[in-house]
Amino acid sequence: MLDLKLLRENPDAARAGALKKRMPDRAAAVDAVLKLDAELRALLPTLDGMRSELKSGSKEIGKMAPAEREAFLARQKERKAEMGGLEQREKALRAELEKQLALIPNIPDSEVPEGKDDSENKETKRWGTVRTFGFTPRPHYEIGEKQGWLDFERASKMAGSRNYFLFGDLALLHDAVLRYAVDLLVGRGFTPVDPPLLVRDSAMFGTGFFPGGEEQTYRAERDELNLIGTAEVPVTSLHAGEILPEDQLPKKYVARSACFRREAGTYGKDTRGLYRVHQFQKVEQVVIDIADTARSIEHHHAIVKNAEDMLQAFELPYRIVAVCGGDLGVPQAFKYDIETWMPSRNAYGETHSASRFYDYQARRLELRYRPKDGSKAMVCHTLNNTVVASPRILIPLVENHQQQDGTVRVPAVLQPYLGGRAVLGKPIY
RNA sequence: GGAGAGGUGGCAGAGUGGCUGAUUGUACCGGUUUCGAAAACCGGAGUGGGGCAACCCAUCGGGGGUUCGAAUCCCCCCCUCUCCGCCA
Repeated sequence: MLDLKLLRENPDAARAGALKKRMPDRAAAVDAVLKLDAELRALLPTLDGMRSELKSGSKEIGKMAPAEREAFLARQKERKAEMGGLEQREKALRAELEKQLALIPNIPDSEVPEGKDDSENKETKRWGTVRTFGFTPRPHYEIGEKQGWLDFERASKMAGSRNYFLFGDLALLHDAVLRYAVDLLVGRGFTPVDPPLLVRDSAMFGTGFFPGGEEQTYRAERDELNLIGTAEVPVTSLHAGEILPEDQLPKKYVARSACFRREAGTYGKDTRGLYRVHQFQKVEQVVIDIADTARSIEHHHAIVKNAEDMLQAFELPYRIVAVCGGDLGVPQAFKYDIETWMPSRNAYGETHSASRFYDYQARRLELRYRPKDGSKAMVCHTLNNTVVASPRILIPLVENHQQQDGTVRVPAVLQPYLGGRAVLGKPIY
């Protein structure tokens, strides 16, 4: 949510920001807010004055003589009747204002590239050399099914499409990758978290997924809870409604969780293999800190580096893109995606997403801190990034490290998590 | 699922119809004292909104109601805790 004061001062920035994000209907919410705000502010002095009169009148009533008292009571009733309609109007204005304000997207940073969709994201970095195979490399689903590591057919029979079973060495690798990711971040001072997977609407709203993301979310209707699509939701909401002492900041969390996504509207897209699935495991980093743009940017680079270090340790070629306006979500001010080389796609595929929000999420969550000097509570800044999402990361791991005989080489850092093994699977080709 | 207790300012904890927007403690900020600190003492200070300001309005889990007047009374909802039941 944007700061209403800043919005009043500079509505053009909010409008232009929404348009840069290719959200014209949400840009319209800016004008709706300004109109509602103006009406509310015109109404308030009158209404407050009436309330003041009524209130002070009530205080004097005890001292009055019975005779004048009766007349005064009648006058008070009149005042209250006059006020009734205005109070209804005030309530309606406030409700609508809040609703419209919540629709206005965060303003993208000026460095966010212009563009309509992911095809216009701007590459900012490339690491590693794409491997030249001395044989015809196979896609992960082919190796996986032949090794007995994957079963999509039976999974979809009981759970529908975009579901999977992992077995054997691939199941072990899946877990190894997740544990490595947690350990890496814990080693860098992050607090490990195991969060709730079912959350209330308030957490979905506070992190900016609602309104708008309902179609992508599995909902437990009977209990009015939502399955999270990312641990960002419960972890960023962890301190919602709190005022944290500044000396407790920054808060850095690394959460491992299952994630659930309906993937509505993606029918026919990425249907083969482990790329786009309804349920996966993710290790996510979340940072909460003071309201300081420079520090947010520093954190942003640091959490990107954490992910890069992991990919480098996995010996996987990747590139980083600055996500363009049209591909940016409602709450983000700036986002880097990290894309890892996937031979079966003959392309880089998104494996990480690192966002900074400044105070947009925190304001919706009422997540604040008390500055060291004891002054007024300030709204925090929040950020997050993937450390690793699996099984998607298994695609580049299996495909880039496959050997001619169908076995898979294990990067050195993962071997301790696999009982010291350097190779997974049996020769099958 | 059944029964009970409770939700008040950063935290703890008073307050059952009218100078209570809220006693007090603690944490916090400023000062006195000190070589410095602690302690002690004095002062400040909840949150949001409006106004140049004096000041005004809202806010005691949320919503509705009674009343001239509600943190206090009534109704609905939400949440937390305790006991019982069921259970990974």
